[in-house]
Amino acid sequence: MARVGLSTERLVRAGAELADEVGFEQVTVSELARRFDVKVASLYSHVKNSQDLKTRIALFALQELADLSADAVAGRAGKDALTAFANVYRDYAHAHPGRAAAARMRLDPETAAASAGLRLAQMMRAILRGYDLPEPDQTHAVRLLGSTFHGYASLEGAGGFSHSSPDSGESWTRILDALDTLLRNWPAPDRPTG
Amino acid sequence: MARVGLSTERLVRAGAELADEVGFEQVTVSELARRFDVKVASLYSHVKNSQDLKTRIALFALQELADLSADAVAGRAGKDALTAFANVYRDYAHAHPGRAAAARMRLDPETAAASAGLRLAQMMRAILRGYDLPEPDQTHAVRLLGSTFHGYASLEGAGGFSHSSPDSGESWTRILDALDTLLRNWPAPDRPTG
DNA sequence: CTAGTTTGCCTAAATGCTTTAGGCAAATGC
DNA sequence: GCATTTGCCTAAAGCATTTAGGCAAACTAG
Repeated sequence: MARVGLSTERLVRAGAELADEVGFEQVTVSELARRFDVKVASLYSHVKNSQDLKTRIALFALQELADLSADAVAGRAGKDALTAFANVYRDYAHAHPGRAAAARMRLDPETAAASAGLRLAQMMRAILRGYDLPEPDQTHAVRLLGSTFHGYASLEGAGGFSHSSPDSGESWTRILDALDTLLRNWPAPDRPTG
Repeated sequence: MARVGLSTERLVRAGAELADEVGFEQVTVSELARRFDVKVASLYSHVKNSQDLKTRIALFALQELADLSADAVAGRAGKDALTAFANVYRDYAHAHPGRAAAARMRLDPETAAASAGLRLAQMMRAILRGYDLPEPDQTHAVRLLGSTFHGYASLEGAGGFSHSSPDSGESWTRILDALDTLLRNWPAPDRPTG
């Protein structure tokens, strides 16, 4: 029978597109097989199982994100860098909602450690160097930014901000302003307002 | 045959516990039936389908969260209220990871509008009144806080902060400090650093 | 260019979750 | 007590996952 030319690479790319169309949760080995007009079992030579497929899509998305971010941040510093980095994240989530959801998928620690997620974290730290935060505050700030970007993309993707004003894009801009302000005025450990 | 005494209520509660044990994604009508030692089809008199079950668990979790939050915030204002509110959210996510994941589930707009999620949003606005932000900044701030809490709980639940120092709890405290500071110094729309 | 080997996609089959249709027995109400 | 409602059942179909084993197409020599 005619060979279609499957490969792990092609499956992952097609899986990423499928995720963008139908949602990451709905990505299924069966649907992917259908799109290649191939029997389901044939995919199992290229991916271990459904979980493996999804993990690979996640890693693929993280790599795309890291590449785009590296480009965007290059030659920028301070708020400029922060904004560029954050916008890559949000723009990617708009253009590729399924991949963005994949990038937020839970990975087991070793997989995560070997992923491009690490590069993203390092870029965030590089950006924060422009704000001159001592450790451990830098780590706290990394976690704040990660949580906020992650959460915003997630809520926006779920339609949380869609039917209300002001426009979500405006909130995004103002939130980035606010985070920049915050980083430039990072407070010392709590002392009740005196 | 002996009747077990199923009801939508009991199914939802058991579903919530199941979610905490095995993860919200892994909640399945079949597993729930097994736990009640009942045939799968029997559950379909009480919930419409699998999606319906999950939605009900989400609504249940949102209600628990809103009730706990209302208690925690009562009689507090300013940073005190903010901290109490945020801690309810995080503590709940620790005690009930599956329900917390359920609470983050995407709901269709009408369902969401009828959910206790609305009460949570209103509480957040009430807390923000203590910071005296004019609209639309209050809305931006609501979105920032929502994103950050949501994102932090999500990342922490996924183990994102578990094998690194400083302790996640410390970051949480410092992030709340930071957000309080930010709300008290909310920046006007961008004017490049002069 | 043919023979051997690898590899890609296939059929077949088991398992498990979802969902609907229709039945019988237990609980409820008069 | 009897009728009705209701709760849980059996049965069955549909679809996703996954493994085992087979055949033919595509590489690799000699």
